Amino acid sequence: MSSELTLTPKQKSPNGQPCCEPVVYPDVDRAEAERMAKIAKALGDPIRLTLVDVLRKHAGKVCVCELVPLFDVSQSTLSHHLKKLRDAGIVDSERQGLWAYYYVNPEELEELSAWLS
Amino acid sequence: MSSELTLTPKQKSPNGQPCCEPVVYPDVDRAEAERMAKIAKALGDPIRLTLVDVLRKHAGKVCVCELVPLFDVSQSTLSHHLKKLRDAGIVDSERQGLWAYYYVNPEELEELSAWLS
DNA sequence: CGTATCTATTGACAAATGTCAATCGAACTG
DNA sequence: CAGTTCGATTGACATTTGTCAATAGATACG
Repeated sequence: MSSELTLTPKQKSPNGQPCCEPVVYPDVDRAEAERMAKIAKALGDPIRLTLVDVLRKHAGKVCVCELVPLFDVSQSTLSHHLKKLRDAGIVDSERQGLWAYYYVNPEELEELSAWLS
Repeated sequence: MSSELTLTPKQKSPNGQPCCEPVVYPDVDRAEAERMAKIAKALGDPIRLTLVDVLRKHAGKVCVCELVPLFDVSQSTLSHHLKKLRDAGIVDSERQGLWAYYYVNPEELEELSAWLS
């Protein structure tokens, strides 16, 4: 039907060419888009994306003290990035004595991953 | 080997507990992380994510005049979002007379999608 | 030519972001 | 108790972001 071809405007414009009642609509609703954009935004920094990569590949809980030396930023900056990932629901953490351990919450990435494929 | 279990620090710290030579490393290198973060960042806004959704689902080229009425923002704001998607390489556009037509460049989304699954 | 239409660009501005140094709080050591 | 260590928080600052109104550029019409 409309697939595979250029979608041309449908209403007439003064120059005689057709324009402009939309015939195309999003499949995602506003709430879905906001949830997924939030996840994508959290992944939208190289440090945070790499953090998630490390945590995902390891499949266990990783001590913050292992993460800090992997990056050229201060400890407070890394803590800030970890907080952003927590706020987005992508990772969770738990405290054990002095140490904090982080791990991926796979469900949050799932929705974006599904949409993307 | 190390999978499935909490990764505990390896060096001794003064309190007798082990800490802190990293045993865990990213699988993605810096350049990869930066490319993917750039894509993710571009998707990190509900309007842009919805734009990509519309363009992907339609599988053809869509006139900007179809896109503008789908959102509650001004034409210049939408144009700005489209430019961000272009700059990230996620979409491309071509001009035909007065109209501009946008379409998804699937390759850019592919890398992020692959990493995510 | 002059006018209308579509899209991109510019300028402005408040809000959010990424970063660091400094500090704080909790928990452990001796 | 006093001192140390890990990680989070705070405050500061420059940069980026999302938004709009206004304008510019290109193209088409008459």
